[in-house]
Amino acid sequence: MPRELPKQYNPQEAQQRWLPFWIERGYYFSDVDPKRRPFSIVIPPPNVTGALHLGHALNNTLQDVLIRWRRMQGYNACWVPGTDHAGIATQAVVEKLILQLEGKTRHDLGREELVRRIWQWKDQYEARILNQLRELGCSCDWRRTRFTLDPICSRAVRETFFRLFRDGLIYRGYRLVNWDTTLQTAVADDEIFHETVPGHFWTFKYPIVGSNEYIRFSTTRPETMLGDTAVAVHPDDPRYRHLIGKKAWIPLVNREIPIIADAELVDPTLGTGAVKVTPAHDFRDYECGLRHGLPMINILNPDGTINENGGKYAGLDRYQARQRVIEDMQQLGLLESVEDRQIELAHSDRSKTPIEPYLSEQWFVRMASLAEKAISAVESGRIRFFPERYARTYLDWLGERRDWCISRQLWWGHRIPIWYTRADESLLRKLFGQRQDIAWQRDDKHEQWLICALTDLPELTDPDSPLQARQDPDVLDTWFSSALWPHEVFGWPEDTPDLRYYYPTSVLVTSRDIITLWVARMVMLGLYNTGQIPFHHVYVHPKILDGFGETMSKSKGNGVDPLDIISLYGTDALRFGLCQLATETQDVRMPVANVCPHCQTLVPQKLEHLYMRTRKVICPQCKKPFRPGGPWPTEDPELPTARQASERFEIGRNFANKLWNAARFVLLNLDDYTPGPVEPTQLPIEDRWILSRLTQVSAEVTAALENYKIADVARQLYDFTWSEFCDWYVEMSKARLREPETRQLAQRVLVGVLDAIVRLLHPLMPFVTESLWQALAESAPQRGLPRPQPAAESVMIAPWPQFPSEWHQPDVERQIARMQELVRAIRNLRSNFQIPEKAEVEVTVRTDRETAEQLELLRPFIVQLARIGQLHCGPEFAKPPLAATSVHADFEAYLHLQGLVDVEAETRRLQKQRQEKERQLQTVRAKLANHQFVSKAPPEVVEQQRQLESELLAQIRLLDEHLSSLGISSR
RNA sequence: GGGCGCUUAGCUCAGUGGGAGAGCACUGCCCUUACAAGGCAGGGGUCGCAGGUUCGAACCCUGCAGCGCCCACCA
Repeated sequence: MPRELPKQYNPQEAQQRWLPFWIERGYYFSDVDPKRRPFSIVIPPPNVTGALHLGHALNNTLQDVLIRWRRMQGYNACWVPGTDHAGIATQAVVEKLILQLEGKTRHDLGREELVRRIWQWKDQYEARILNQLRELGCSCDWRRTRFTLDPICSRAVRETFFRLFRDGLIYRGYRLVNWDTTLQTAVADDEIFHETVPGHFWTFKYPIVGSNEYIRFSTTRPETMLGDTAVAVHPDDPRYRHLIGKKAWIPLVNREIPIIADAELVDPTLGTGAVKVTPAHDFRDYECGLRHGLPMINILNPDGTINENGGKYAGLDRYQARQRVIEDMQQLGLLESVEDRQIELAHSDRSKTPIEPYLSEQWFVRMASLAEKAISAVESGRIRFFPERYARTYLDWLGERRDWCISRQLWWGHRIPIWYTRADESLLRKLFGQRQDIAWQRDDKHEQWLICALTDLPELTDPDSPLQARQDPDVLDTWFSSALWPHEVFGWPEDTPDLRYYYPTSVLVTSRDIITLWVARMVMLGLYNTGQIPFHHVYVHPKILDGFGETMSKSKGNGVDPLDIISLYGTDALRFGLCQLATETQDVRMPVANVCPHCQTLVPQKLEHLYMRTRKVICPQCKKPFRPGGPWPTEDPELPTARQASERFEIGRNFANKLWNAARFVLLNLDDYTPGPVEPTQLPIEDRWILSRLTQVSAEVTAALENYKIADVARQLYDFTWSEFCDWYVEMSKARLREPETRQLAQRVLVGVLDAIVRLLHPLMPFVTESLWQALAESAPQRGLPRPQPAAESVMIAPWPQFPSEWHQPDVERQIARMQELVRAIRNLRSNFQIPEKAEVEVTVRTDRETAEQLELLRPFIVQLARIGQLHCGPEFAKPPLAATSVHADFEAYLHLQGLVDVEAETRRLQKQRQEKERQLQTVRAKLANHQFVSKAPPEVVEQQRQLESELLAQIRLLDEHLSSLGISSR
């Protein structure tokens, strides 16, 4: 005896039950199997900086939808999970926490200890992240979990670096970098943001050597005068032309510098028309310095203090030095003016402190040839972007071919495998001979050799080695290792069966902000290392913003923990809600609320709750305090932290419950179910209708998945399940289930359609669908359309639905649509005349013979759905004397009122109908009166309008008749 | 400054050349044995602004305004 389902779907129970079930059965696993086609995805590895937020939940839900769908289609689906060490980000988070809790800096701890502490952090958050993914239902092959600092990844990084070095694609050079003086590291262009801050704009002058003239210039950073090596003017500027080639004198450091002409740097209409040039501390000045061969004087120490090149200012912090420079210039009478000005200042994303352009020695990857190949991979169509427009972002960025600075002055990451030695080359030859795993380059500037080795050879690391080599202290940019992700996780550089089978991967799922940082680099290094593209498709999904339109991030504190949503609404609700958001537009706003931990009231999140500015919120309902939800680094024993909620996920929760109850209804009616074939051509119209719709919806859903239109998938399945299957088909089946002669067929089709819906929804809502699949297995182990089959042991491995296209029957759909129109019309009349739900009414439908015959087939349903006692239908019927009327294109419906006519109400109703028809008629007539329209629009459009016009005219005439008869009878 | 997008009902968003849509919120009636996380019915929008193309524009083009993101950057 099948058990009866509870009235409400309990998501937590389903989650607890099916997660271990799926994992134990090994459904998540994928192994090389040449007989099956692979479908592979590598996860964009989340940073171990903290827990996942809704943005990650979206990204991973979409991947799981694709994986589960393809798995059901019979592909050997493999999803490789993992996490990213996220160099700067993670080190910064941990350093900040240590500073907060212990008051220590990384220098107090030392390299080894800091790295140890970050590993601890990593272990904690990696576990938390992987758990979040598991709870989300992500069907990753957990055996394959990787971390970007794993030995397997380290080896790939090492190999890649070595090959690039050997091929001359890696070089060491002086470059102006964005220097973070707090973290004391170079940060990438992508890791800085600009913020407007109040500042000043000073105008100074330098004396011209051998003349009593001065040259005036302005700056927002006076301390950089210490590093000036020229003053530039525009070549055509008459004010300064005579000074070009002369020298100016910087009194502060007692240096003479040339006055040069540079049309690129100088805009004569701005400021004084003369520009001081500090090549070592300004990006545009640097370019100018290169053009003119100017000396580049670095005046800063790594910590932002002035170095020995700053003369008497050496040792001062740069802001103190600025003050002293201003004072000194003023005393010399060389300060002309100061004005207040808002300044756009570059800040480090990580430390939030101002960036200093800083000349330092860094490692670079030459982009030219790598970029070339990566561009052609997309231009040739070997890699496709969805939506297509994002290919532009990718191509534009690669087109710049800016060399990639890969060294970072950090301790957390892949150490650069370079050793420096001053030994003779003869020694190198003697030690390493013709070895293939070691390469070296001469660095004349520092009179040393740069050695790159595949492994940490004792000749390099041993303190007693004659080489006396010392390893570069820096680590590699995080993106260097993530760029290898799609091939390194499958075992590259070894030629493994996994690599040959799963690589290139099928699709990369990501958001648009890392198309350049990550996607482009994966393509470049994937092609370089393997000769193959890393993925065929790139699916770019939107970003989730908070209720104020800002991107979610840990530092803002506006990220929402998906587990909060899961605990409130269930995983399927979360996943379904996220899928609905995955449209092709860019951003989705997600207003959130804090759930009061005391009384569960939803308190909308306000701006001041972000950035952890507000520690305490008083609940407006119960007046008790709590801490708003967010990524707080530590517990607060005094204030409970609120969980976060968003109404957006109610849809998914309600939908899961609706589906649950539809299944509950079906199961309640299966006690005497027997499986048997269903022959569509011999089915009654209501079955042909639902199968037609099912066929159409299945095909559209599959097409939407193929094109990564996941929101369409969600919408189609929601509408079909709720508005067609539940609202109409299930209702219609009630009468049929009561009659013994129709019951058996009704059961078979009901179960068959439900079975298909459950399968179609499984990729989006894995838990509720598995629950229902298992419940169906008890009552109807054999089911399906058109011929029943033993059901798979889990919906996860059930075949993806597909039905013969002949099942789609537009004519049948039109007939059902007309029935629905009639039922709605009668319900509307009932509602208007406040006829009690249970009261049966008498209805007359006047229509032509053919329509009447078609409606006749549906009589039981019309009667049932509109609660009709007596239904008269045909061309021979006239309007009954006392009736409410509804006029339609194919029929008129009359509701008998038996003396209960509220004349006023009926008049109002009819007038409203007439008004609406009249309005439509006006637009139609306006079109037809325009002979441009009649002559130029396609004939079928014109004909359609003509027909509409005559229909509307007829309807209005009828309404007028009814109105006038009411007028008479009311007297 | 350049690029890519967005602006549609109170809120969050679909639609994308020929009759304005969904969910939530709102109104009325209903605890009708699948479902009150529900059912039935209903109200609500000159589709950011201004031009243009077209027989016809929410949809295509141009400009403007506001917003978001990416890139570059005002010495």
